[in-house]
Amino acid sequence: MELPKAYDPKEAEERWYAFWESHHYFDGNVNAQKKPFAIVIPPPNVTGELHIGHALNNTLQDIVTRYKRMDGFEACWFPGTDHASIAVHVLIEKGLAKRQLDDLLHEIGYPVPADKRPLTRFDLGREYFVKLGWAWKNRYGSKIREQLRALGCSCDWRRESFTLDEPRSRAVTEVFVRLYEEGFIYRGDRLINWCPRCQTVLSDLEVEREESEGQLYYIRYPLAQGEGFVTVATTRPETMLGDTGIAVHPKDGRYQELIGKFVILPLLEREIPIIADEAVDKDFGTGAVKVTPGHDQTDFEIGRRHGLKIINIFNTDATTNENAGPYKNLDRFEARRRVVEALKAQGLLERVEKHTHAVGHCQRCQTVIEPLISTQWFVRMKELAEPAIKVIESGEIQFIPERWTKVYFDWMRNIRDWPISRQLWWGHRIPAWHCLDCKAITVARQAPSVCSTCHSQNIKQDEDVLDTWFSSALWPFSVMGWPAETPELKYFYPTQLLSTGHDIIFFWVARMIMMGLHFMKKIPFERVFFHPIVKDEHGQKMSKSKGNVMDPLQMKEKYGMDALRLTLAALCAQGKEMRLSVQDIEGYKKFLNKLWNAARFVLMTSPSEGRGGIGEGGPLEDRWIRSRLTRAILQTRASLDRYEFNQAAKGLYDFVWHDFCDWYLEMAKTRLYGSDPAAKAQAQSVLLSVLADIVKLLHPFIPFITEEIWQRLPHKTAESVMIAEYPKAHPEWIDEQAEQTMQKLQALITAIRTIRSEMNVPPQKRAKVLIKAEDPSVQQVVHEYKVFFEELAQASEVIVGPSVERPKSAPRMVLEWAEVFVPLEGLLDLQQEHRRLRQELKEAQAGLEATLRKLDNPNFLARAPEEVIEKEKHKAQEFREKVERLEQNLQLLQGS
RNA sequence: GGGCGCUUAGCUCAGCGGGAGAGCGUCCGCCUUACACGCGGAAGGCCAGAGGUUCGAAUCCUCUAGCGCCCACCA
Repeated sequence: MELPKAYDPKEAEERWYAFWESHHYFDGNVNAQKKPFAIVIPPPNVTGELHIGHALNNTLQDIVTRYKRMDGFEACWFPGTDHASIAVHVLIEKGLAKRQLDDLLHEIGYPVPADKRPLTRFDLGREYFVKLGWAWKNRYGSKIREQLRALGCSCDWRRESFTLDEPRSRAVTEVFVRLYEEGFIYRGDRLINWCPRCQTVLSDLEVEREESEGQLYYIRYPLAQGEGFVTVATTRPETMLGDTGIAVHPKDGRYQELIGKFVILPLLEREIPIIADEAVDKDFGTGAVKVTPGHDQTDFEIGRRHGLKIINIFNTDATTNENAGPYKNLDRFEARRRVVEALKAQGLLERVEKHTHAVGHCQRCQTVIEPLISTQWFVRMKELAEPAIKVIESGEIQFIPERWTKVYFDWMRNIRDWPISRQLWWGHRIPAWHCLDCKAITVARQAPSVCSTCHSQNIKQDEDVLDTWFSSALWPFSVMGWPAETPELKYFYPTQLLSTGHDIIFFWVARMIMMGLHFMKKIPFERVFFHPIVKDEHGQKMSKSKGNVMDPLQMKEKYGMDALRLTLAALCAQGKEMRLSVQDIEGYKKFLNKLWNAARFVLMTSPSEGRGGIGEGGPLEDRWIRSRLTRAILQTRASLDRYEFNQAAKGLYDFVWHDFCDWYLEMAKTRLYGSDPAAKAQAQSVLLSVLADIVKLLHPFIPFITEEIWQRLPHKTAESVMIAEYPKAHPEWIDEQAEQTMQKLQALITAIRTIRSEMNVPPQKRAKVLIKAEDPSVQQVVHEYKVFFEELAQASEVIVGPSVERPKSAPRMVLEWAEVFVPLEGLLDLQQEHRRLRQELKEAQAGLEATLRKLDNPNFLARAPEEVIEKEKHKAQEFREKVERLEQNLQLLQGS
């Protein structure tokens, strides 16, 4: 059977994916006969499009899944998507504002206004807004699924989940109710991060701090009694309107007498106390700080310690409220200007300094966060975190690379309560009902008809939805049907691997571990692999605004998905980032072409009924390739087991290209084109066998092209390479002797090629070769494999022996154990030859000296392991011989 | 303010206790009947700097410098 001259990825990829799926190869079933291997996908956002980071992470998961499936495990990869509460909510709001969603609005039956004025969610109301969310999801949510399929992901699509679908919502409700009943969930007033644009609370993790240049204002607060004032420094002068105290450090000598006294708050003329608190830094600013418990985390705590009043001066849109007195109804930044102006006018603004500080921004819309007091739902985390810390400490869950455990521990050991309510509409609505009569709260799995406390029917469901990460935290068991006790849960939980980016170690990984341990009483996964972050070739983060994003589907279009997958795997070292450029992909595309052509060659020269069979013994090249193949299998498996994808991919790359193609194929040609039918058959059979193993070894990395080749193999052992057995190493095939002999052969042939190349001998032109070697085994190599000297080095004749006469003026290569001469007609550039030999002599001498220095060192002899000493001795001998040979050759050259 | 990571050939990076590696790029030859997405050959490096541990360090430890990331309630 022959292969077409070129491989066409576009056509083949689609065809084989459909083939696999229709044959149910992706399905993972409860199967007591096999060990399970499960991966739960980090669910991409429905809003999203597959970016290069997805391509990387899902390629890695697919590689592992395919490897394990071929290796005899019942592999199951659970796919799904995330409803991405706030992200989608914000996107829809923006779409409404820009009136880009009119067609969806029509679709859901919303009376779309004829004019083009911006719409808000309040125009729609909650019901239409949620409908719109689903319409959006139905239109765009399938896109990412199609993209994962284009990647080649072997997910069990029957098991696809969505974090907001009915079964997952049931899990969310169940968890909420249980945590509430167990006392982990509570409702309370806290100072929280408020996004004035999104109009919702955010967790600390959703606030991104950005260094920016601001100003530090020094403001004078006159003393209530007597002369003078206290000067405080602040970056937010407008919040003074909410000040209820001034704080100094208890040990600050400058302010001792003022502690317990009062100042007059400028502008509002309120009398507020001076208190002492450890939280104050004596060395910052003036050492005195204004205290605004309503709008600053530190101040909130200081205020609580000292019983200070809390005054909230902002509305939820960050405009000032009536507490701001004459400054009410102003945007916070406008309020700042006015306050500063007024202070200046009253001579209370001492000075203004430049000051860089970190300002919190909303992760989704970049708006500056406003700390506000608000009533929210929280999860008490400390107790949940403790067991989750233990399972990492004990190694029950392993992080790879291990260093991420430190990051995890630091966060977990200082964990704070998790605000889980969000004032949004797209998400899981909190299963709590407020009684409008008695104010009691009923938390229940289903909507109650009456208040559980006073039995009033006047109840209303809580307006808030849950943080999107709440449902993600349950993902490893919710995708398996929890809270029902399904066979899948029993069989596939805990999963074996979680592959993700380190950027969501707190958001997601930590919370899954806590929830898994709490509700399943078992870890959710055995290992977590943190893949590197993909950057562009300059180390810049890929982002749309920078215009340096790489679209995986565009790469597929251009190079084929296998090329992208192989590139991602080959570059995936266990560092923090990976730099990727199209040149890399082009390079690995070439490897695919190489593989294709090697397969084409093998199939072209094999009979269509070829059986394969790697056999035993046989000529050197057969024993050698078997040995090399064995090493490749061992290395690939070991690397994959350690998630060293780069090592696995590069090992195979080298084996295929440099062992199989460069040497074995070339050497096999002698037999393939020769006249001995038995030898020919033997070569064909080994070629087919090695090719089959190569295809299997590579399949997890490059599934499409390997299937395309597999299907043409006359001796394929399975109807798809996907379900063929992953090659197992036969350690007895390691043949040190064959490898050593081969190394000598390669060195001699390379030496001849080097001479010929440097002398500009035309490739077709055959030339005589002289080899001087005393070692009988070297002589034997030359005698026995003369044919390869002819075929691979264009030798017309090879003469070898201990007393081969050195030609006076022939170009030469000096090896440790042989000298190679190619006598040529015409003139040899003696000076150049001289220079080259001198250079080599210098290097050999340096090597010899370094080795002897070790061997002369009694400490070395006393302490180094036996084998190392042996090796050094051997090295010394080789260097010595080489030096000797070089010296002789130089002498001869001088004489001529 | 804490913590983490990186610094190896022109570029991008592997290697992480025993003779400096790859890909790309560069240079020189070749359309040799699998492949010019190719074949053969070559040049190119005090492995950031300084100490230390060791018989032996690019590799382990300490410090320094530069770059990058993460966390944190100095207003």
